[in-house]
Amino acid sequence: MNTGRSIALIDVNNFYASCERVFNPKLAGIPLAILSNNDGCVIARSAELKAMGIKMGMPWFQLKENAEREGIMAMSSNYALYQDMSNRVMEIIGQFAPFQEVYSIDESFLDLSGQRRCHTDIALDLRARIKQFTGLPVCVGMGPSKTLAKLANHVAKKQSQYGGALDLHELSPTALEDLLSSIECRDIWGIGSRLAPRLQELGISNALQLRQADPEFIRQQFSVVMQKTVLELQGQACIELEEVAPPKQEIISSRSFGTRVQDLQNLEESVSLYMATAAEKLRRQASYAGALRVFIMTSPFGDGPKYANSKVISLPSPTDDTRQLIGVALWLLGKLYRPGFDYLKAGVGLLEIMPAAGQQTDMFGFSAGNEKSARLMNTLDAVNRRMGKGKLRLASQGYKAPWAMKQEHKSNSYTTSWNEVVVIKN
DNA sequence: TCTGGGGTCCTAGGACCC
DNA sequence: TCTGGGGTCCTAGGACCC
Repeated sequence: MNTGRSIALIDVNNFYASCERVFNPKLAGIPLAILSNNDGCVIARSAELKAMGIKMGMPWFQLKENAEREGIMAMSSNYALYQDMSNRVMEIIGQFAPFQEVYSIDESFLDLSGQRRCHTDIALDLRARIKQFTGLPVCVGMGPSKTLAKLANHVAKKQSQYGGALDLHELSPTALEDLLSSIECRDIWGIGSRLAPRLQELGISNALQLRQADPEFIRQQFSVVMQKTVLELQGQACIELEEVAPPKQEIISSRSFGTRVQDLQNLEESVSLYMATAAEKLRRQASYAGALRVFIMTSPFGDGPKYANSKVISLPSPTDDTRQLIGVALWLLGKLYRPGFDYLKAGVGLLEIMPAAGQQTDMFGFSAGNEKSARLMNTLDAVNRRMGKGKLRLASQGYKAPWAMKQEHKSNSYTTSWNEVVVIKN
């Protein structure tokens, strides 16, 4: 047994909701919603809330009215807490096998190929250890490809008889076919709400039917992406594990405003702040950007006048200097701005990202200015790491930020801030 | 009154060149 | 009147993911 490729997908159940519960036992057993920035809509749900039929992305204001009567609680999202809990979980998972891909904040692939112990036993150990050290519940799915591991994980989460861990290798061929025929296409990794109906038109409505489809035909009808999905369902691993996260090709920073913004000055402040955030991320991965994008938009909802626009511009030479990036972004914003609209959101993106080492600058770029800039940016980042995000900033970022987002139900940063750490008293 | 944010990959079609 | 064919590069848009 245990020959050939075996990939596990470990996924924390209801991750954000589970994190909140670890630190606040009063939240146990009740329908709990985690809200997006600005407390806009529901981005994570406890099992109880899912059972009530509340959908992902539902606007909170629609839910709020009856929340109290139905016993629904809501929390603003607390990314510092979730990221820290995620780091702990990922570290434990990495102890179980040498090849791990951290796929998202709450999911990790792990290569179990060649491990002699029964893989289901390994998975059950993993669950127990994560529960013991972090308090978080996880499920594990295993199969010969990433797509099948995802699918097994989905089943392990829905069907309690597997005890939170399912290895597709252990199913008989007929049992596997039964299982696959019970999975709708929409629930397969890589198939979303647009493609599922198109598959349906071709008479393909479940995972078994898609697995039996001709990969070449699927490629013609759709694309190489879905062709890979078919092959992966057949047990052929086409999507490799990526141990080291590749550097980002694009870095985006954007936010909806807490209140609508009309004037250019407030837009300038917000764009400056988002660009400062993006530039810091850029430097953290030791890269330069060759181009940038700025966008602004009004709300797409309601009857008010609508305007949305974005512009990209190439930089004269690649840079990671916040001052330069903000300067260009504000110039671009000036081109985009139209008075007379209630703006909802602005954002920036850094594009054409390349490694900082060995970059050519423009013909004037090799002067002492570059080194000075690097020193200044290092200092800026160091101060902000030590004293807190945004303590040191450019004047264009403003001070009052009347447009800043709302977060009315935020939990403490229990694990990352000494002021908010949990103290147990007798 | 109130509707998230941050990513990736693929394809079609236009511009342009010879 | 007749109005090729092939290649490359870029961009916008569509689709997906969490």
